[in-house]
Amino acid sequence: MTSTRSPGRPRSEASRQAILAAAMELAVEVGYAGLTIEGIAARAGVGKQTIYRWWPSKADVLLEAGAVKADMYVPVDDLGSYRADLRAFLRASYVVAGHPQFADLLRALMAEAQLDAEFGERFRVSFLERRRDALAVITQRARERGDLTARPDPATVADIVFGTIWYRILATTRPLDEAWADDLIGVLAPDAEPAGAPGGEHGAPR
Amino acid sequence: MTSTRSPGRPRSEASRQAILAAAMELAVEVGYAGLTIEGIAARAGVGKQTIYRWWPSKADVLLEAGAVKADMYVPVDDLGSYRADLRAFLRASYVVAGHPQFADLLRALMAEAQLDAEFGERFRVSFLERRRDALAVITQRARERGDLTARPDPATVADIVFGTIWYRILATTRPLDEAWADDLIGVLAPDAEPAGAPGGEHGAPR
Amino acid sequence: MTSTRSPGRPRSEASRQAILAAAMELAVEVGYAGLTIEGIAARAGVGKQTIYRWWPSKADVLLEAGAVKADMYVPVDDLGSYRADLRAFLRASYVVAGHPQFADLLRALMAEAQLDAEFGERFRVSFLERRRDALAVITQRARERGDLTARPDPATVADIVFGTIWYRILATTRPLDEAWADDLIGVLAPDAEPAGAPGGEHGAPR
Amino acid sequence: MTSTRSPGRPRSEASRQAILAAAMELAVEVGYAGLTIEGIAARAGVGKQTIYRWWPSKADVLLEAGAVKADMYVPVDDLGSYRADLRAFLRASYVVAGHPQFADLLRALMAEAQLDAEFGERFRVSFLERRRDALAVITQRARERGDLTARPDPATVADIVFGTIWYRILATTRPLDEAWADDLIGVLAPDAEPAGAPGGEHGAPR
DNA sequence: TGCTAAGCGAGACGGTACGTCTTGTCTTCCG
DNA sequence: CGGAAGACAAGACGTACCGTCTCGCTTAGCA
Repeated sequence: MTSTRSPGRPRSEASRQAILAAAMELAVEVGYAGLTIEGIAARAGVGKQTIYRWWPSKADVLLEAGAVKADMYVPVDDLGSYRADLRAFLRASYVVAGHPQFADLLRALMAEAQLDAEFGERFRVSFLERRRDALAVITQRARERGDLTARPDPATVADIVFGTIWYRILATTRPLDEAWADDLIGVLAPDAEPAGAPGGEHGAPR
Repeated sequence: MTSTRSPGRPRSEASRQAILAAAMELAVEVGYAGLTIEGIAARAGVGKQTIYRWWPSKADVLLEAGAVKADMYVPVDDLGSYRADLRAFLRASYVVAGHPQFADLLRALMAEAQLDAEFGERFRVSFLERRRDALAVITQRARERGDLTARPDPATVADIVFGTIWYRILATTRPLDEAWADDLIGVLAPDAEPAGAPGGEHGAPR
Repeated sequence: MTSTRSPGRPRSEASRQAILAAAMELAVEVGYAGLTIEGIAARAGVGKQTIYRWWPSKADVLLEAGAVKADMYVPVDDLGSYRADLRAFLRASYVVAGHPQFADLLRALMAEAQLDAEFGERFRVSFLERRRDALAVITQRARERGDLTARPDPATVADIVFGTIWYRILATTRPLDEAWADDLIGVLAPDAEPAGAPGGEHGAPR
Repeated sequence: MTSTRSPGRPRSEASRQAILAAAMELAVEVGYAGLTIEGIAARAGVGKQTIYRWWPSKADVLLEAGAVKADMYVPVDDLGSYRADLRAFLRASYVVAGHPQFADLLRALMAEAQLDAEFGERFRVSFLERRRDALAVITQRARERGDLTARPDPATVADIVFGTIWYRILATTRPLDEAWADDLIGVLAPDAEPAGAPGGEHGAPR
């Protein structure tokens, strides 16, 4: 059987890499607002048409450029308890969001998602929902384990977790840190001790 | 006593109103991304310079145009309990956010705040932090009343409340509704009764 | 031998022609002062940048648009005598300057040359000095033939000829005509004969 | 007899002077093209309306500002011969035109006269024709004295004299000087003596 | 002394055009 | 055919001035 390759000159992997790299570099150097397709093409040593041929917008270029990293930081290993799993997830999240360059990229993509509905849909499907799926593994496991009761439902947990993360990134300048994770865990997975001692357990070993 | 008016022709209130109205109309008609200063000026029957003279960007025009409404929906009346106050606050929030036009405006302003750092600062100070202040009235009252213990601290409560609201607006298409408010209240102000009765006092289990 | 063409899309001759034609039309319709780059672009069905890419100013567009004609009317054929050559040259000049549209173009270009020094230099080199060169052919021939003596020197003759032409165009509304040419020839090349040759008699042939 | 003063506050002479002075200063500093009514008003510490109330254009302001000097340099004293009178007139002209600031002013006004027909008319009447009148005194005297014959007629003489002066100012960078005056006198008032004595009476061969 | 009138500095107004920038398409040649 | 180059039409950007207007304030002559 012969090759199934389509006819014509194949897509240049070198150009693709050059475009993604140039986009990331320029995003850091001039910011998302200052990023232009022409600038990326010039930096990558590539014709503008080569970018337009393969990506619908500069946001999609960045989405692809940053995607590898996004997938890296989603730990869903079973650490034995809902609290432990959640802590690991939150810690991973704030480590990632702690890199200013990555946080800026996320802010720009979320912004673009508001302004360009079609990109918004792609961003949702290829990034936001993947993150929710990862958290769902943890909440599902907790549910099966009995650590998590019917209310709040897992979707609400996800809204709270991701909502809080995104809000800190988009609306404040306060970093995400350990204390924040403790507080959130206290709210989402209060420990069994009597009411009146909330927040207490975070001194406990984990 | 002599007049303290500054010399020169006074600012035209009619032009100001026409600009704000035109901006809101066009934002609805063509969307924030399609909104231009030129378009606003044309619709308002006003010179471009009259807009540039008073507002730094189209986002600032919309921020001022929408500001009246933003201040309207911040109920902080004392309803007797933290849960009741919080419920009123959340309900007011989702009623406001339930107007698609207003939600779209918020999405656009938050997006612009990411892309234009200077506008971001103005948006934070004149909108986001005012909203936090309103909630702080409630949490402070609850703290004094004893309804709210040390953890989570009020700032975390605000992060969770506003984070969840904004996340639903920015990242999902699910509406904010009563059920969402119940869930959030269950998490932030769990009632003393045994688990299994979340959503508590208004007695409308779903 | 390989092509020396530069890469990329070649300049559009159609756009160039459309721009030159639109510029001339509009110059006639609205006058030079009312001529704008935006107007030319709109009339030519062309982007503004296409004009800015190739011409430094609207005056340069007109200079190029009118250049063909400028070169046409420079007769330097040898008619046998200085007087005859000069008469032919002056007649050609006043025929050209007699077209109001062309005279208006010259007035505008000379005006612009005063206001924009860089254009002034281009105008001098590409128009004014070419005209002087044409007259120099005639004076040089007269000098060799012995019709023209040392004084006035050819540069002064040129100053007088062109000065008078330009002054009539710029500073008066009186047309250039045959009588004017006669007078000027009488001054520059007084003939030796008496009768109706005022200024002539005292001029011993030189 | 009653006063003929009109009612209301009289025109401020101080403002008038400040405007004329500011216009001249700025014309020198930024050039005619860079001169604006707003700039003049700001420099003079005057409202824009005060300028628009009294002058139709910035060119008219400059015309008035420079007018005093223009009238100064028109010598028409009788020096005994056409040649002597003419030489004095030409010398006065090139002395004036030799001041770069004044020459630049003339260039700008002549340019503006081409672009703005109404100013052109005012410039002609209040400046150009006054100069012609001054020369006419000299040619008329020469005619009466018998120094000047029927041809060329005085109007042609004026065209040649002023044409040459303006052409040197507008179209060349060569200064007007003694040699130029000699040449022009040689052409307009050739002396009776044999060739070899060009430039005549002042006996300064070069 | 108060009234009427016009000029004053100031500066906002509705506009026009500027020259630049970016977009997304197109047209060429090369590999 | 894909890619690099770069010209193209379109049109928004923010700026600079235009010439007009609207203020409150002089500064006069007239009543």
